[in-house]
Amino acid sequence: MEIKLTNTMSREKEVFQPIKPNKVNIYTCGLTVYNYAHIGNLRAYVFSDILRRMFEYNGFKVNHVMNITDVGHLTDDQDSGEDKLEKGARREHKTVWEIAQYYTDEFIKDLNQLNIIIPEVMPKATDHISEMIELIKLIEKRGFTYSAGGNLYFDTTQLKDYGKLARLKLDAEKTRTRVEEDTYKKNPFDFVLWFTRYKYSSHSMLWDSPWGKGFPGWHVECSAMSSKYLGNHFDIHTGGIDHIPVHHTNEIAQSEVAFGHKWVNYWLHNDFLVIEDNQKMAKSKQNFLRLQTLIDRGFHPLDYRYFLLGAHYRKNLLFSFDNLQAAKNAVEKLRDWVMRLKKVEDEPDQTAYREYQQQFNREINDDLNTPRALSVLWEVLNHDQLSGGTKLSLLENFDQVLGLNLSTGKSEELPEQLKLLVGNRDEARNQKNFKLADQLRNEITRLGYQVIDSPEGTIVKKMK
RNA sequence: GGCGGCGUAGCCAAGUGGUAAGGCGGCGGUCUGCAAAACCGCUAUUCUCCGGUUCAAGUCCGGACGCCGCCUCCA
Repeated sequence: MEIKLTNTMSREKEVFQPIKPNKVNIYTCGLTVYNYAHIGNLRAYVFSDILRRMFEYNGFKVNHVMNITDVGHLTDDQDSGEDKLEKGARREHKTVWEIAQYYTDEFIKDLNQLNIIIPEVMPKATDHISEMIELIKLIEKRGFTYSAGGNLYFDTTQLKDYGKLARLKLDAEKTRTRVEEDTYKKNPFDFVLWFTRYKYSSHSMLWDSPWGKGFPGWHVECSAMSSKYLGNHFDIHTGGIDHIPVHHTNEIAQSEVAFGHKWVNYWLHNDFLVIEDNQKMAKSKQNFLRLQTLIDRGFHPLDYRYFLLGAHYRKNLLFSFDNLQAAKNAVEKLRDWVMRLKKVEDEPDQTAYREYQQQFNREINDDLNTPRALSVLWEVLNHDQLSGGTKLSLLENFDQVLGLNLSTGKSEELPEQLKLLVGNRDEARNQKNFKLADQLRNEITRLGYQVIDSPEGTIVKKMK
């Protein structure tokens, strides 16, 4: 079945053609680990997870790489978040390295909780300094660099198609920068490949290089690490929409100069999660919500995953706790469906199964249309002609992509004591001894469980 | 100033030329010993507004208004 993806390079939905049949190489720009990931950041990773699951659903072998940026912007004094980190590090008597490790661990914890399949490779920037140096040497050899004021810059004026991804207008006159210009740059679009000039004398992440002791520019890491693990030409590169004009633009410039050919076939970008006034979530704006914040408020991480799936990845999504509650209610209903469906045992109807499976497949292959895919799921469940077995097997099939753990989530065994109480209550009800039945129900409730008398039998649910 | 995007019901949100998916919420009903759940029905004559193209427009074109993002680290 055809797979269509919106390629930022062409701004169009294109039919996906892999470089190697049935194989796909994906690179995702990961997190900069100087703070917790906020739920907006996490949207990007649920998106890349849906992408990889979609490919697997279509029978592809996926090789997914997601980097961990643990160097590169840590000394940028324009980042107000940085200062807090430095202070925090000092207060906690930790090194930058320890801080990076801590937030990396927290990040991976978030990924796991969101049921995101951990990428095959999660390379750390600091483990790949030599690869970056080699890459910069290649760029230098081709004559696209210059050094000034202690830093080595990439000379964008020499690259005729610089800015093609973002369709930048390279008229320096019209480019107004909102911050003080780096006076060493020959052109405002030029960027640093290697720093030896830095603001904080206490900076501890330093490496020797042909250009002096220092550290790499941010963009280099993605070029160096992706080529190491995916080759010099690979299928898909993903990231947030904010990366288009600078980060990805510069990655392309460096890589295509270094390798001398086209670098990435498809560029996919997710839009932002926004809050109340349609504003983007940002640490500087005090509207920074973590996954843990949601959990503390009584939500399950997968409630948030469902919430994200309800909107298309290329559109703004408005977050609010009311909206998250709506998602939570929907997930709850889905889990109830599963419990009921598991009580009936019948063979799936192959014709109907195939029909809906194809429909779901079409939606997910159409630029990852998860809202449509979810509506197929609801359509299946609400269908009054489909057998329970058909519904359950379709639901389990769809969940391979949705990743909501619908069928496995709450199958834990009930405590013996509870089973006994439930059994006794059923017995009492059969004998119309409702007084005893209610008494037993009260006991069950006290143990934190809810009894539901469904037509398919008694269902016991743990209460939250 | 440049670039990009958005404006669909009470809320979230699909739909990019053929007559408004889905979820949440709400209302009414059925069922049930009760409760809950479940089930059934209803919940946008209309897609910010104004023009235009077309047999036909949330959907294309032009304009207005409103909102957001990027151009600085950023998912």
